[in-house]
Amino acid sequence: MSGKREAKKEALRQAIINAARQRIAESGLDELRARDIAKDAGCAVGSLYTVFSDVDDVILHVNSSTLTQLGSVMEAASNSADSPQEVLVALTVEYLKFATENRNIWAALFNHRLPEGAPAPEWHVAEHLVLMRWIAIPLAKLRPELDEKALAVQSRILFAAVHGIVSLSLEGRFVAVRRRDIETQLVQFINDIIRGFEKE
Amino acid sequence: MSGKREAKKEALRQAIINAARQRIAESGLDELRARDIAKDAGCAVGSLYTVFSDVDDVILHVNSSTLTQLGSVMEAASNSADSPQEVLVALTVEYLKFATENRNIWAALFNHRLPEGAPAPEWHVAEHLVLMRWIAIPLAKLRPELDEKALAVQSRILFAAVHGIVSLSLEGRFVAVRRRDIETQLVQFINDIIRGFEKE
DNA sequence: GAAAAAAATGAACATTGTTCAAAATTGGGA
DNA sequence: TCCCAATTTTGAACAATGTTCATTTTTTTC
Repeated sequence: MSGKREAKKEALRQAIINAARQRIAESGLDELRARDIAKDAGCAVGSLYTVFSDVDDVILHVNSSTLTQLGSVMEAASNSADSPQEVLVALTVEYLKFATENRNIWAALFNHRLPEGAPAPEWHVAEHLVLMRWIAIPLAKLRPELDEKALAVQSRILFAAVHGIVSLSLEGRFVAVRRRDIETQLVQFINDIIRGFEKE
Repeated sequence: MSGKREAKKEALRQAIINAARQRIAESGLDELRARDIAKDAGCAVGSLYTVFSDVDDVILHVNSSTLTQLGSVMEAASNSADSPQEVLVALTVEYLKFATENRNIWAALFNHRLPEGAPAPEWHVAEHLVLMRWIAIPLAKLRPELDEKALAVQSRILFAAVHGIVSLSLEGRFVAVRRRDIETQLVQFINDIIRGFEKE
């Protein structure tokens, strides 16, 4: 029977992903070490390389699970209101909340860079695009004149703007705005945008 | 005479900063190596550590010079139009242009992270804040009701939003929008925001 | 021009990702 | 149950890289 072997291999994969996620959550991507992951997962360093091609590959899988989580959050936000305006506000607020409450895990999504010349695998890019759909749905109601293509572009632009605010705020680089002010500002910002749409 | 020593030390500092900037411009922050910088600057690796505390310190100084460049660009944009609306659009367009034409150097500004628990030195944070002033000036005309504090916050939020769009677009992560569409989208976006303001 | 001070050097060290020969484990046939 | 071949796991060894520091070279001063 060889299904047992497969199962064990899969268990190791999960143990490694979980160990890596735990480490990232506690100390951030920069402090992640192959040896630490292996120790936490209860295996030798070398074993990591029998189930993943390298540490980047592990991180990719951690990010994949984060995107799944984030997808659930966005789905819930989408169902929390009826009007497209309210949905967009809810999506924004929940995105900020997720980023705040899962800072390191969320940051890993954007701070992780593959080595020069290695594009992200297609399956991972696709996971990103799924998220954009949650924005496109309410946006389509607000701007019925947009075709599929334009809608996709607008969704990305809107996400990028909100993400920029959340990102620079939480990382406290350029932008230092008090945490409790960010939500207020974001909501005001989204409403400004929506009103901008309506006036067109 | 010891001014000669100082001058030589200063020359080495500049040679190292220039070498690092060159390397970053060509291959990005991730490919930067202490040994390469030293070779390009015509000194031994060890010499680098006689004028900078570590490679992070060198990067900080490269970023500092980038901020100066960017400051000039923003000043020019500010003088290119009279109405605050037009100035904000010009600032946005020039920011996109700078990021596009100096991709790696610009990315280093945001991708560089100091090691855990080492806050950016105060002088460097201050350099960032100067840039926000260029946004605050036209914004003050558009929204005269805002006090100094609120104006500073709004400037940061506006910058963060524009930066988010430029950033995710150029880095081609989440957001894949064709390059030549980004400018159009950004201008439309800024105009939406401004109209949002006016409607308040 | 010589001694002292300063600066520059690059070999050596520590840390880390990754590999691979050897050891341990497993599966299945007798 | 026991054995052997196949598989898996292991961790020492390797390579790359940031950083240090004893030694060498250069500069300053008298």
